[in-house]
Amino acid sequence: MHCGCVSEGMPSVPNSYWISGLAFPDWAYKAESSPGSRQIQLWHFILELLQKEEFRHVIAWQHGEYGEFVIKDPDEVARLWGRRKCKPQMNYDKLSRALRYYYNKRILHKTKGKRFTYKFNFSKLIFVNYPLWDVRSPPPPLLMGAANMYQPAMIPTGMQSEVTAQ
DNA sequence: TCCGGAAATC
DNA sequence: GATTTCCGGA
Repeated sequence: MHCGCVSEGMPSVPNSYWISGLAFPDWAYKAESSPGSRQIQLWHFILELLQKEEFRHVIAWQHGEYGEFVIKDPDEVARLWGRRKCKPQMNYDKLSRALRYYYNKRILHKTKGKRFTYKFNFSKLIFVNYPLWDVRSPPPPLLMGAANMYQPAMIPTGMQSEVTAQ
């Protein structure tokens, strides 16, 4: 007996997701079939839950700061994460430790004062997966919270297959 | 609840 | 390298 957590793949991935009016390019969390073939990373997973309404009672975006989210049900998030990684003993204490390691990596930041509230540092996240972006060029619209200004032209829609234009 | 060191694990 | 596990401390 293992833990029936092998499957649960997400093959069909659109070019971008819209969350609360904000666009999420797929390259921001491409976990599957990546050149390095690594395992799913926690922040990828968090983003996954965040993009599905079915988990709104477990984890959801917060109004106000762009990228800020609240874990409404820590135990459930830990269970889901544990299932994905085949770690039945996972709990929020351990998961949050992993989250804390993101502080130095500048992927995540804690919103002090607010319980179970963290904030993504998308400027970092995007550069991590999209190093081609020039730091000196105008700030990506999706980082500013002005989703309506989202420019599809800036995102290579066929980037999943890596070998495309560019 | 949250933090971060240390060691272990994959 | 990215967690997972354990834990003393604030």
